[in-house]
Amino acid sequence: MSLEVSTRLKLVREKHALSQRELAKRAGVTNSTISLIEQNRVSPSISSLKKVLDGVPMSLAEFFTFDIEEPARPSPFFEREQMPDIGGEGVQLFLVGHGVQNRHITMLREIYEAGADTGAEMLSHAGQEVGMVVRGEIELTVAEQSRVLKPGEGYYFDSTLPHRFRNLSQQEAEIVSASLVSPNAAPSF
Amino acid sequence: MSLEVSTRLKLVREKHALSQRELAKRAGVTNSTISLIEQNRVSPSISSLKKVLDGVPMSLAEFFTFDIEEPARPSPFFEREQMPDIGGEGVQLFLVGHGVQNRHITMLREIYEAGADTGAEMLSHAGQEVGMVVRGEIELTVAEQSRVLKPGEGYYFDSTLPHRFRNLSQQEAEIVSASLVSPNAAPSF
DNA sequence: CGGCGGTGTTTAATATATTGGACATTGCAC
DNA sequence: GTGCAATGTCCAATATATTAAACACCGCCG
Repeated sequence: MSLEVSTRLKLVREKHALSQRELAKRAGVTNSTISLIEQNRVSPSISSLKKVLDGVPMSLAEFFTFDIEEPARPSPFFEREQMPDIGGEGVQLFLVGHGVQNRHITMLREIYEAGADTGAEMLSHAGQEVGMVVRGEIELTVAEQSRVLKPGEGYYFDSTLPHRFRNLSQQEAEIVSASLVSPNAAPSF
Repeated sequence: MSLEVSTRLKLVREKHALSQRELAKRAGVTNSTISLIEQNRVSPSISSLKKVLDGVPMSLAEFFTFDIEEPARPSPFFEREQMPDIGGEGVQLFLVGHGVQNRHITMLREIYEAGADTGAEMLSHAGQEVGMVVRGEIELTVAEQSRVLKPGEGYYFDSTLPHRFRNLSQQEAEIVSASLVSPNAAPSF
């Protein structure tokens, strides 16, 4: 074990932007438990550690296996000029995330009212997520990275990373986005 | 987790041919602890599970990661005709384990008196092990597989599997064998 | 047959993890 | 500033894991 359980848990929890109490609630344990574990003052039982990780969610195998140093995750942001136009018929489309490894996602379209967002809670689900701002401005937060995207700018990230969209402006904002329903499906191109 | 902690521990322990008490002694815990864990009547603490696995030895990551069904481990035994003669100068050598994946070991020579063996305890160490019987007969046990090898027959297995050599006959036996000092070294051929 | 050394299991006592609730601190709204 | 809702920490009570020692069983040898 190259890393303490305490350190690992804290890393996992913080990467998913959860407080001790929040994670505790999801996991069905008390915040004390998580606090003590992260201070390395107890050695949790497998059952309770499993409960905690279920709240993330993450398997025990992942927990003990995951690498300490994040592999310098490539920026999820793409500049305008990086987006080749592959437009379709009725709707104009852009291929975003050009060059991303193992990509197999295509886009949809969304419109945000002024001030709207995807909820206080960070989203996190299977698959990958891609998109681009068409009109207005959208603040996108992915894990610890955050940026206000203007028209023509886009994003590409793994949907399991906690993320949130917020329209902080006074104007309506429009983005094209997509998440893959079956992450295991073969790329269609 | 595709498998219970209890089941995994029992599999690991039995694969290494250890009794509950034997493993307990190596791990510095009591046999009761291991018994209760294997009956799934307790959920061990990380610390104690780690202690137990240190007695194998095996890391927590391995423990939670290792695959349930053994991948039909190829037979460690090789018939005489499978051994091409690549003889050297003073000593005659044979290349054993021809066709084994990721092999990078060469041989040494050993002689066993009548009734001699490598000790009551099963051996287990890093690297790979290869050999062939030159004269006499040698009983080789590798994990749960056991066979008496006669002159011209050989073996090839991972040294981390528990193993033992025994000369059950009344005659001296001679084998050529080798274990790799640095398992990570590049193959020299 | 009886005894010996091995196996895995069980139980009461002890050590440890976990809880429930309090605490101190911080940041934000009013 | 006060109030409020977060945050992480700490502590006594409780639940659970771990121990130490016994138990029953088995195969073997005298």
